[in-house]
Amino acid sequence: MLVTVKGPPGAKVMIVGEAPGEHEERVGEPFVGRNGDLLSRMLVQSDITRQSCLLTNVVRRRPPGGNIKYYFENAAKTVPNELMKQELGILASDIRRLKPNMIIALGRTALWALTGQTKISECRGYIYNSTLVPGIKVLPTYHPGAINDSWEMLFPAIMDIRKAVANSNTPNILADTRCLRASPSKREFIDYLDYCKTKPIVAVDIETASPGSHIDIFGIGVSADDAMAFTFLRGRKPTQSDVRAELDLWMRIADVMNNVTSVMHNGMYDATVLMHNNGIACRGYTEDTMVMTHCCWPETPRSLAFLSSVCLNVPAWKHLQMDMPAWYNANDVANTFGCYEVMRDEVIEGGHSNTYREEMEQVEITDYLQLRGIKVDKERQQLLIKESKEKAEIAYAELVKAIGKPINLNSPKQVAQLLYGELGLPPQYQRRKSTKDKRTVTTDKKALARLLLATKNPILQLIMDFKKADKLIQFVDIQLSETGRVHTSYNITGATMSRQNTKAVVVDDDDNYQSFGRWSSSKSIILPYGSGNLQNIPGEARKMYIPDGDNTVFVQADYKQAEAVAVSYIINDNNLKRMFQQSYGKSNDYCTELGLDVHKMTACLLFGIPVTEVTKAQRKVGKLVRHANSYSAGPKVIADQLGIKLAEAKRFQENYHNRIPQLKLWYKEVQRELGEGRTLTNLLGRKHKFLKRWGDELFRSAYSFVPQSTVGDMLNKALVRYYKEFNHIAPIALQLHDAMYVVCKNTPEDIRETKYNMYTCMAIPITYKGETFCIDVDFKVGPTWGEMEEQELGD
DNA sequence: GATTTTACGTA
DNA sequence: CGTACGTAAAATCT
Repeated sequence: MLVTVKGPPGAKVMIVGEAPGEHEERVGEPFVGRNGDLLSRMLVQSDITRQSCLLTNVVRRRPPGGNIKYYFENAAKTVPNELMKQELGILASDIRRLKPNMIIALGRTALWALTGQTKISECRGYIYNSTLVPGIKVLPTYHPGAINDSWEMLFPAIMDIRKAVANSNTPNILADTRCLRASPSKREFIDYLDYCKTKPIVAVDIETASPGSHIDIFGIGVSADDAMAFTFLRGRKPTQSDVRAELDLWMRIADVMNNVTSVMHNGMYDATVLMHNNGIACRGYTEDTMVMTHCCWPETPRSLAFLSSVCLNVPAWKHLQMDMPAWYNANDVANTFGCYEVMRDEVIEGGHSNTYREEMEQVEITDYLQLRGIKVDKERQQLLIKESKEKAEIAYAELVKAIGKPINLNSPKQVAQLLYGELGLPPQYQRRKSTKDKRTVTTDKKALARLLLATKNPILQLIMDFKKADKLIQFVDIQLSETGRVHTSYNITGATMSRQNTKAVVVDDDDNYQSFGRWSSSKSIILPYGSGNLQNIPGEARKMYIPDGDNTVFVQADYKQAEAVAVSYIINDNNLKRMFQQSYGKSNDYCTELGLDVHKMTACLLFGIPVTEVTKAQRKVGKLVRHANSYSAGPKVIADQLGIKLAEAKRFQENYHNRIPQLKLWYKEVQRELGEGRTLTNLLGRKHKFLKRWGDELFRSAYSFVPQSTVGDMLNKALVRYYKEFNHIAPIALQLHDAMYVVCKNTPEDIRETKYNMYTCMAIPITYKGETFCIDVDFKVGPTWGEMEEQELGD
């Protein structure tokens, strides 16, 4: 059955999907069924009713199997076949006849049909002139079908529909009346910099060329529609032939960056480059639109293109990056300013001011840590490389001897063929999201361990040995800087480059990221030495990292049982609270003697015995059950890890909940809070709006949010305090989520003083429901990062 | 050549 | 139904 356009003639908004589904075809109406229901809900949230819109699809008939490829000549779906051409003609005549003011294109096919564009994630949220019927506005967004699969697309899609509705009242495609200058003369640029000095705040953005992160374009603007981009390098060639003239420009830029408040989008990168390459300190840089977005909407993408699509009504510009870089940069600047004006209010109204200020205070530390880097002991490095290569080679040689042929053990395909094909071992499968998904085999570590346990086949041990050594090589066989250091970029908001093959990476241009409120660590673009992420170095590889300077040591301070303490107060577990109070500030020996240990306490509850009688094995059970529970893992995890029956694991878990009924009450409370505004607040006032689909996955991440982010925020707060007060005495070297490392002179006096300084900064009292508590701090000291020993505060 | 999948290290 | 992150190599798609 043909499904044709439906809706009132004279409607301002037309909504175009891809093709009718099974249900639509049966009923003969577009957008009925699951996707139609979602569309209706989205429209309601955008203050427009479904009845007031024209609804249709690009094609009127459902393709076989629902696969739109049927209508195309090529797999890339860019060349239409005769059938599609016919359908496009009918769609065009429908549009001309009904004259909608605005077309919402849902999904890739509608986008392509109406504008010729193909990348929905890049085009969505921006208004295009239709190529199918020129003069008609098109605003693309995600198809409800895609949103039903990937729920994170819902928020932008609703924002897009709102924008489309708002723009359906304007007569034509709006002219761009902004004043953006991409090729000013030197004189004009100098005048503009002077003009900037009279303004309370300016927006700034730089473009850089890799390698070396040399600044080729500097852009600055005074409002959302007034910006200028000055080109310093065209390709590799300087635009200023006179070196002194160029230096004069940089001095003037430095003057502005020092004395005028500035806003940037991910200025952590820009500020670090300006400091590293040009010696310019950005003292005025106190506002950042990416940090604002992180505080307000921690689960949305944070690229400027996304933010602008949601906050502003400007034309798309990201596609101009290659061909018109200066024009692109001027747009970046103006749109950063525009987003700043919107987000400034959003920060205040959403109650994020405090969180935002605290995150901005961390900016200077991340700049500092990136440029400082960590020293590597080259001899130790060579030794580790040699050892791990030998281990890998030995394991590989024995394996080849055993199976009689070479194999690439890094190829999951070849390993699977070996294990499940030639050796005929029982296939191990990946866990599926739903039982409807197809089963795929896996050869990962867990699978190998399970197979080894079951079959005792020595080949499995060899594969595991090889993989372990081979993985370690990745961490130790790394390139060092000329001064023998590695560098990392700490990301407060978690901005990162996720595309490994992209050469010219733009660091503030990444989507697809969800932040959990902790810093992340990734490869520094400015100083690309080391394995990149410094937060996942294995213990063995840590042995080559050393403190710089003669006769120095690392001092580590980390929060002790931090999340367990937080949870005990949140759920009001009096037993545990009392235990933490008794052990606070006491030595580890003292705590062990009196059984002041959270896992022993858990074992007490599970086995119903006094704390002094808990055996090591029982403590292990206690630890695991608590652990599994705090991450809402199931009994299967416990059963697997302890090697016990599923029923027994279930009993443990039930027992646990019976003994601590507060936990389930708290779960209920969390769910209630989520239901009210989808927002939770941690113990330091950070709010997190959860956008996931309603269900267990959402609940699980919500349960862990409060304790996890509280501890992360505390550590970062302590880091800021320490940096301000004590960094000149013993400088910070590393941040590891709930631990900080500093470099200290190796004398008992210096170490003791440093420990006290760290403790002073980390002892942050938390008040929750009228009770105040602190989280205790543990210390370790050592000559390398991998060889550190526990010390007491007073030692 | 670009994108997706698989695997694995830390907290 | 453990989760969060970043990186590398292989597999797959165009």
